[in-house]
Amino acid sequence: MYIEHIVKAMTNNPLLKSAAVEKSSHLEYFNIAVSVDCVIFGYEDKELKVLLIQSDLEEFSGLYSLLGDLVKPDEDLDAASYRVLKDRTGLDDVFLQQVHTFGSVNRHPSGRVVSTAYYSLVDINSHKLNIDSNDLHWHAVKGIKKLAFDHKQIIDTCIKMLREQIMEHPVVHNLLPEKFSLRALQELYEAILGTPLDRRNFRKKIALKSWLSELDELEEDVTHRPGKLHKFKTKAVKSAVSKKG
Amino acid sequence: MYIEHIVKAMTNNPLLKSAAVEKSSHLEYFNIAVSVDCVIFGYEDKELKVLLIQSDLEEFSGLYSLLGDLVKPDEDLDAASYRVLKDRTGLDDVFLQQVHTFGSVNRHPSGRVVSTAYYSLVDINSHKLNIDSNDLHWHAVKGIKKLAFDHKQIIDTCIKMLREQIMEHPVVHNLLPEKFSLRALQELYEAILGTPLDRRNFRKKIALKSWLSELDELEEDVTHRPGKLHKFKTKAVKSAVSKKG
DNA sequence: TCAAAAGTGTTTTTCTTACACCCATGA
DNA sequence: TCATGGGTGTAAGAAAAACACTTTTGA
Repeated sequence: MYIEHIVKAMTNNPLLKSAAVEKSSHLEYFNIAVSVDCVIFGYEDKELKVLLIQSDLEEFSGLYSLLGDLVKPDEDLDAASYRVLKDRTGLDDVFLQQVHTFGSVNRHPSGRVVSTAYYSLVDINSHKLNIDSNDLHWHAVKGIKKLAFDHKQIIDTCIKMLREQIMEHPVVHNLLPEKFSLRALQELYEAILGTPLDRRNFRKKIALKSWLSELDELEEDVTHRPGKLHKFKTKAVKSAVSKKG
Repeated sequence: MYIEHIVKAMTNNPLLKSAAVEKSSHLEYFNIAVSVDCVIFGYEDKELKVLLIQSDLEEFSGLYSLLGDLVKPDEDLDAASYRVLKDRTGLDDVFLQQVHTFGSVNRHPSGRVVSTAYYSLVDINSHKLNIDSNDLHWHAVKGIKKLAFDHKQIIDTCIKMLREQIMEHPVVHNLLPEKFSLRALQELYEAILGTPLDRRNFRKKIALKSWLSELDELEEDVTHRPGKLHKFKTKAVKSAVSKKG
């Protein structure tokens, strides 16, 4: 169920309208809906992408929006973001990072919705990935200009936080296959940061983090000298998921 | 009006109860209240302090809590935090930083409340400061052990963010009188960071920021060699307030 | 003249950046 | 043998940390 549907239904609901007219001083405090929006990043063709859905609000016809939903009364805020991710992608072993809460009165045309933004990083080519709708598409972040609601601003805020976090914590581990070359990792970092990196300095910096273990395997199907494959240490990844340690 | 009062009133409201029992699938999404909690920091006696209020919820009798309130339906989230600050302290020229949104189902004993935490820094000795209630008191952060709700965790989260921000932006300007010595500034930083700093390195670092202008005045009423007084440049402070630039 | 803090520079270490050559592989 | 990226080390510069002595003031 899309957030737009629900909110539209709510604001069209005569029961609710009359309650609003009543302006019961207690009830009116419940006239704010709480939602989560998930900025689900992926990585493909050396580009950072984000999973968007065609908006079905009239006001935003032709525009895309983030994946979100209203938070259920008996559901933790964080749990709501996991649910959205799970329902939309089938993935459930992914970390979500709360970024910011957007609460302007007029950010949603159909009613008052305060929304907490989370970002997540998933493997576009994971066999577990199971996108639930034809309306869902991966969009290159660089090409995104206008989105429904304030979702462009939400993405920008999330990218900013993502950029701050990738050098501190191995959060990107889901964006690559299990085994990858250092070049692939560097290209990923360059895509996220939007800037080229020096190869030797990058390798030094990554080596210092001790996030990776080097395998006794080489790249295959490359037309040049194959690089050694690496993988993220389970330990490093677990601490990234739980507390970015 | 305290948030506790409102929520208590709401959960005791028979109108609301029946609505909840009805479980109208639309209405139930409004059963989440949205609030803000303000972590208002001050500085006195070389200690970082925070403004707390005695909780009047039975469940938390004897405990203190943060200043917060429900967000009004026609009020921006940020505006709600400014309103709480203004109503409680009389101050309105202060910057507030959103930190995190806390949304566990059971964080509030009387009902579902999702709360966005903000921190702010105010001058305890400002003549504008006008604390509106005898239940409000400044508490040394170091001595705080247990608070109502999850407010201890909220404070800890805000302190962490504050510590990250003070070296990047001149956010602390409200914690000192207009004119102050570099020693006073350093003691403030030490109180916030909880660690001693090297005097020469601290001065070098602050000088590089170009936040301060040196005045042709000296400290008075000190029993030792008086230091030069400084003040924050209006420019630096304004950019800190608006976008921490 | 003493106590207390002001004021000030240099050295060391650490981190960051810039930079170039030979190597292994497949086409 | 060529094109492509793999793999590696060092020197210079910038930032951070450690560290001590002289000066000014009031008591």
